[in-house]
Amino acid sequence: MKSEGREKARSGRRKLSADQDGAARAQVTRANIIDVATKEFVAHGFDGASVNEIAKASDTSKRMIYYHFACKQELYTAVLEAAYARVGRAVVTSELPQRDQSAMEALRSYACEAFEKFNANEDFVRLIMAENLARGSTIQKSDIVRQRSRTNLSALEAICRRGVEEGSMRSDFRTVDLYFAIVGVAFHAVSNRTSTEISLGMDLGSEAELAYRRRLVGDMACRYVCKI
Amino acid sequence: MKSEGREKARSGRRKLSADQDGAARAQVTRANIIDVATKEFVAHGFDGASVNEIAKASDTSKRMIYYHFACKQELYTAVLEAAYARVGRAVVTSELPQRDQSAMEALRSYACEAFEKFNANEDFVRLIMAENLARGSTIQKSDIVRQRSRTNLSALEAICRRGVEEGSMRSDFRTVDLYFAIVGVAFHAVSNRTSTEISLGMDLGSEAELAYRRRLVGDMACRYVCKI
DNA sequence: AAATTTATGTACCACGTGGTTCATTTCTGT
DNA sequence: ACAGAAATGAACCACGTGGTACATAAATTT
Repeated sequence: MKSEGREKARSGRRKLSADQDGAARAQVTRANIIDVATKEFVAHGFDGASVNEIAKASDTSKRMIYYHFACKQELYTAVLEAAYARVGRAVVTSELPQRDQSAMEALRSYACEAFEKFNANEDFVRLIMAENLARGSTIQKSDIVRQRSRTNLSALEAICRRGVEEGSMRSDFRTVDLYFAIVGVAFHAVSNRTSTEISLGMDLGSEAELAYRRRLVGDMACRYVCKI
Repeated sequence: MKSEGREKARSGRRKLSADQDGAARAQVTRANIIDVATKEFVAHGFDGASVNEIAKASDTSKRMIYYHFACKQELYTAVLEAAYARVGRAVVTSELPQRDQSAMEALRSYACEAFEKFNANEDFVRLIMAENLARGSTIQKSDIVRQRSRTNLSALEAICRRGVEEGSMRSDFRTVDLYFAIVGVAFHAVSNRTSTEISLGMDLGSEAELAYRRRLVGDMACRYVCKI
């Protein structure tokens, strides 16, 4: 009754696959831990998340978690930075303004891709929510985070400058407000999906509804900057 | 060293004030517990929140918490419903469309008040965030919650119908999308204030910035529905 | 005045928590 | 072949957790 199934004698380093060297294997383990931890932190918050549970859900042990990360907080920071890295990678293509489209078209692309980015990275969105609940106690210390938004804002600024030059956009608004509007609607659509579904009694996960909200973000942005 | 300050002999019912009867005093205690618990749940999430801490921070004891609420979950539900009740009360005036203003003006009011409502009830916003992180596990069961959003949406629908009749608004959009845009921007401005401040390095708490964002929500809404 | 209900304090419980100790196994450089 | 390093398991620890048992003081009802 005690040792059922997996025999406990499997001690020492596990042989995942012989062809990768130590460092690579360590990276895999780390990544796996971070992956599982992301889910746990997102579901229960920093305080609520249990290292024991993370250990159980991953295919390592608590011992290995503390082998790779000094403490719970460090693991959480790693989770957050990994999430930022993922999203950073996902958006890189959209940042260069394409010269073959009008500023207004570029703005629409920008807005839609912002929505797409959040929608495709729900974990990231949920981590940001958790950070806001915790008053950004972790995000504050990690400067990997800091630069990202500034870059996105600059890209938007470039688009708007071009739009004004082209004569298609008005100039009496702050770019940062447009940024707030785009990010606000796009983020909220993902972050508050559950509560919205419950209180409005509608399903927002369908492809049709997704398309509606993607269009909404683009339309809203374009209408906000267009003349008259 | 053991019994410093407040003597332990103060047992039995506490004499808060002699002139209120039992029921009223009980309500005060309940309200106090809910108040303190709101802060704790909002700061640490459901799992992370500690009943011990709530007891310490309130001027009752853990014993009294479990006297008034069967379990942690029930306390949390009470916290959530209290928050909804507060916000519900706060918005009641704005819901009746005022006939002396144009539909467009009414829409602007609606949007601004949505922002105001969220801004003035940050705890409520933060609870909603927590609920979304928890996939609405509590909100789902409490139907006090359910009706509120529908009412708000109906009010918006009335405004839009009037705007179309007046000829000031286009009709080729879904009211619910406009609703998403307004609530999205307004909610996000409050819920993600911390992360936005950190990543953009600006202070969003000032009266000036507040005014900017209030205007933004109104402008955005009006521009979204205006013709051409 | 007695009985009952309401309200409260103290001490406690089993369990889960983040984190550690110690021993051991496998891999790697020489 | 062998020493040192990297990796892993098992058991453990002090403490905090949600929740309870028991006793009892005050207010209320009879």
